[in-house]
Amino acid sequence: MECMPSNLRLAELLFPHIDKTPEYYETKYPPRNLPEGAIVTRIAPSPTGYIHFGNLYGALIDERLAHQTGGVFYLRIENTDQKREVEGAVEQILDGLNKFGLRFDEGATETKDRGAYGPYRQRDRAELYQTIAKDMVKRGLAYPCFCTEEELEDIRKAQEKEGANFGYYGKWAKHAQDTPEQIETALREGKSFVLRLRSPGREDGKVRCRDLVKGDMELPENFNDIVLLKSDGIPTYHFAHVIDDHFMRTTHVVRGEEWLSTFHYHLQLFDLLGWQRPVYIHTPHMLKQEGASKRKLSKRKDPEARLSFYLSEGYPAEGVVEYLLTVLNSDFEDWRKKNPDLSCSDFRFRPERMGTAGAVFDIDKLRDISRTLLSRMSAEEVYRGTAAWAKEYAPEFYTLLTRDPAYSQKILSIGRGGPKPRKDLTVWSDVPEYVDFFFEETFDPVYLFPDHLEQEDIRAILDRYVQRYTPDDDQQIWFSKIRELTAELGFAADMKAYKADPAAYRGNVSDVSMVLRVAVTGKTASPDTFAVMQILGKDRVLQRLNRAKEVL
RNA sequence: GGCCCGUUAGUCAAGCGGUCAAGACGUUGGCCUCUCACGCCGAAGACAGGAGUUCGAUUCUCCUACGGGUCACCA
Repeated sequence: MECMPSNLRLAELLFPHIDKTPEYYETKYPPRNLPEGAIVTRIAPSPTGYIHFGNLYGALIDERLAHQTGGVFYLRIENTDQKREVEGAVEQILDGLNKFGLRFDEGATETKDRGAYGPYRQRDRAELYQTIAKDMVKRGLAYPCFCTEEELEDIRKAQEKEGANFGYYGKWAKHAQDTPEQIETALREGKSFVLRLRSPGREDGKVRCRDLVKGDMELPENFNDIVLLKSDGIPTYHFAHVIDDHFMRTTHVVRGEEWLSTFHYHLQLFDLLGWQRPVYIHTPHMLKQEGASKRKLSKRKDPEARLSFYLSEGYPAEGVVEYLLTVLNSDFEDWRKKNPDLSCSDFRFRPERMGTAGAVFDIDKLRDISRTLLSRMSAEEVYRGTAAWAKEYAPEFYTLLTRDPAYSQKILSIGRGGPKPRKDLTVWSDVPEYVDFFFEETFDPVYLFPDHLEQEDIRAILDRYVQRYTPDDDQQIWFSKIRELTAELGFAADMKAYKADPAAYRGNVSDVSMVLRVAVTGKTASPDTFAVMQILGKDRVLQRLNRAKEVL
């Protein structure tokens, strides 16, 4: 059957416009000149809408593998399905991945492609696919199929009735044995066709295959004459994947485990074309807990499946990346504990340590990671991160925050920098509420004084404090004044004494501090009152103390 | 339904024939403390079920159950 004259004729009939050969492309896209062990990976999203959490998950693995081995990480746009293509999706993909710190060495960009193995948009590669297709026809490995949708539906029904495997194969493959004359006639009649693989597989055949994460497995051999080129001459995913990853010289294919069920198509194609199989990594899905059951994180139903969710909620991008890393490699957390100051790009990612089961998305864990990350940042970093978030998602607050950057950074520096930093903030969007009392515009006090205190006592505390307040006290003096005041009022200055016999006192030093805190911040919970007063400055402290007295 | 993948606490997970079955998040008790946020010390909480192999199974094999994925001219 191989290269029989009739096949050659058929190839010309089907692809008269194709004059290149596979060899031409082998030369055009030579093996990459990279150091031993360098890994070439790609992320290959289809431009069907906003970018998905799963894209980032896979992209992170790709990026780490490539960059930690001195390899190449590139972006390929899988736009073979024009019906589903969404305007501006490529820009969104680029923007999204960029925000999460993933940088490409080559591939599609907003404007033109970059790199020697392009074009990187599949629709621009039609000639390449058709060249391979033509060659396969010549070799008797592919044939045109003129079945209509209805005919295929009939086949399926008949198979269902017979209990046969679904698909286009064996006796069901109506057009597999068409003669050149029949084909010529059909073409002349203007019938549209798809190009199908003439699969050499047997229905009871088995094929061994390997996945770097799941290990070795035995899959049924493919016996299906799958569609290679759709009627518009554009390949299906299966055909495009094999051709692109061969000619772009991808060494490792990272993709979701939904591809496991068509894995045997791809292996068969690689073998038939005589090309070396890449290493495969099929990643488990990120799941979502819904009631008692779990399901795949859904783009449609789950807001957290969208990358934009994290950005708008104010999660720092590195936090999301770190969360993903903890899910991907369980030893990441240990590493992070030992190396709190290193960038997570210094972590050596090991695919063999990846879990094989799908993980339920755990927002509490993400929050914890984000909180710790924020607590370790400098005031300036927090300021920058918050400003960047606010600029896009909270413009009013942005104006307030950036009016006096030095002042804002002073606020954000409270309790920061020591060995046990405060952890008040989990996400950037916590900042507005956290700092609101520092700005007159948003200072909205609720005077909830300790309710076991008498009005007169509260008044006395405020009066006496106003008298002795001096803005340049250090923390020691500041607190000793509070103790003095406590004693003067007959309150317990010593908390132990108070706890031993609460009835003996009208209040204690904690109450006095609370009165001042509430007066100054308008809240019952706040960072260190001393630090707050320092930042507010003399005038505003006095003003607030007096204002509090007025409402008594 | 066929085929494939999976199954250790509420969640993420170590474990790779002999462990009192790590650790983290969450929950919770306490300590520290001027509130809060930290931090520290504790607690509760798991090998889906059944056969087999073995002196011994969380670990190996098989079956069952459950969960997930996929059966397109979508990726």
